[in-house]
Amino acid sequence: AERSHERVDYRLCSSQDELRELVQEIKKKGLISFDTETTSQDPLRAKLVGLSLCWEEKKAIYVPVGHTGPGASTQLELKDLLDILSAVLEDKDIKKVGQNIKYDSEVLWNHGVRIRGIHFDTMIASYVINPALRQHNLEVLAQQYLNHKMITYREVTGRGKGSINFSKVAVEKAKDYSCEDADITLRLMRVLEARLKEEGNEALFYDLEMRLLPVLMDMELAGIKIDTEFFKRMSNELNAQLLALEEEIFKEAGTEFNINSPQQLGWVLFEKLKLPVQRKTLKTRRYSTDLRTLKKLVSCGSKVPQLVLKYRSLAKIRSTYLDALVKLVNPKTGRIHTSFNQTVTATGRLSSSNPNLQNIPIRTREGRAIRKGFVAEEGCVFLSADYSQIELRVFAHYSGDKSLIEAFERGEDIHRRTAAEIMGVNPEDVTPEMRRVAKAINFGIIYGMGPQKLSEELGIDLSTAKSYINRYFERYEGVKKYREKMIQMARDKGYVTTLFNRKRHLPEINHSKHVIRAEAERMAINTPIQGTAADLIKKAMIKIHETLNRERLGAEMLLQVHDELLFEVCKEEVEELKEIVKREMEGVYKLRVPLKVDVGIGKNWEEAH
DNA sequence: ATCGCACGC
DNA sequence: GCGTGCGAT
Repeated sequence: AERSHERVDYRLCSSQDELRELVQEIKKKGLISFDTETTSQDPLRAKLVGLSLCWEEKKAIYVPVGHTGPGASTQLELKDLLDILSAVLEDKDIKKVGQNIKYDSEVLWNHGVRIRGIHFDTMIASYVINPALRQHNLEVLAQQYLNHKMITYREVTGRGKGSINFSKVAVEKAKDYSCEDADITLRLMRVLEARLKEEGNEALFYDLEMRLLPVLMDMELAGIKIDTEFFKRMSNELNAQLLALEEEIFKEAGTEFNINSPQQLGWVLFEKLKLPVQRKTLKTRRYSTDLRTLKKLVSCGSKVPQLVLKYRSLAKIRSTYLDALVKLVNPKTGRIHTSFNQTVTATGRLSSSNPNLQNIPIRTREGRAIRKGFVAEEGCVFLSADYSQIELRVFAHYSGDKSLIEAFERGEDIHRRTAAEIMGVNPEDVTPEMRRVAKAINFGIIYGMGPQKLSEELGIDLSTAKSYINRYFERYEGVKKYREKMIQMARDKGYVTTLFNRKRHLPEINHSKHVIRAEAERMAINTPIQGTAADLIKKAMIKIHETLNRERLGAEMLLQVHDELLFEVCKEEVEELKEIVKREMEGVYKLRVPLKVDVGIGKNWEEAH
């Protein structure tokens, strides 16, 4: 669309009296959208530059307070802005609308303002309506829902090297930009609330996602303490090991090269050392050097593959988890504050970034040691609570499979039972290897995996994988029905849903190309399971957060890792917290199988898990 | 900016 | 199946 020339009333506010008058008008309205302009993307480091408010469509006001460029001479003082507007911002009866309002609320929290009455986040509404959309930013939403072309952030600040901080943007320009943001947000709300109703997603939006938002905000603000010295020590130790490994690899390879470069490593392994080529990479058709490839090469005579595997795992730990985490300690709080993103995944899960605290290693000894560096405050401990096999339980619920349900009701070891069923032995006679295979199959079923993937995953031949899957379908008759039912639903309606009616559209379910169609089918199988598990833990988080506030407990929820919640709690409150968390998580929703939660307690994350 | 790789659930 | 981040190119 053309940039519209519609008449709008966007004004600058530079006097306290004007602002006070506005507060009176807003109080009569009972609903506003607002937007903050700041110095940083990181809400905990951001300083307020200005704030825009919109109380009716096409009418907005911008209050500059932190500009240093043109027009900065007539600004209000930050303190005056906050003093006057607190009456509105902290009033729970005045509904707040925003685009990614968690960000603005955290910025204001850091400036001493406690936002109350958070009502509608347009970004989250867009996500609930269509989680597959890659971006839910205002520009995209304005274009899609209002056919309106906005002034972009880049147009105001410039891009790349020449870009300027928002505090240097001319006040007049900032006004046009910021007022439009607040105005469009309010207009979008009207459109999106209607869409939510049409889609039958009001409960998911208001009762789940919008109520989760303040929980996530508290978690992000709380942060988590790390033992910086521990991380630095471990990094130095790894450095020494890596140097030694590097030397050994060069000696064995007979040449020096960059081990971190897959390209150079491929050349050394397959051209210099003439090791047998396993496979090529997907896009660039180079030699693959990933974990699976290197594992196969271990028995080929050269020591290099084994050494590179070791090198890779240690280098990963150092770069991603030790050095990076230390850099992200907030100087003011001394803690690490992740962002929990509520509008990223296609299935309804959260994601975590800056840093990602949902992929801290656990499987190997060296990796797991990193968790010892996440520590509770003096006098406190961590309490970790994780759902046992939540996705398999959700799957048992959905499929209604008698055998699976029975296994969970009896509290059996599900992978052992699966092994016994598909390999035709007594449960007592299941070997660890048989259990490992069964576990992979159980996961494979959840992912909608076919025999090809399963054979690769387990390193067995295709026919064996096929026979396992067939046996599985014979033994668990609900499983096959479930798969067919979800694929059929996707074909009929164009989408699949979770227990709480979260939708995922799968337009490619009828695609003429088999590979693409098959991928959509796997999504149809996996999404209701993964998404329902996500819905359940989100609901539990809301309930726990409420209970902790109601009971005036000091315990704090710090992290969510898909099926696990991590809390920090003073020693006196541990037992009470444990009861609450277990009760709320296990009782969050009545499925056809019981939900089970395991709780661990310790001074650090490794101990608690 | 994109790719390959590796970490989590 | 679903993510994020690092280092190389």
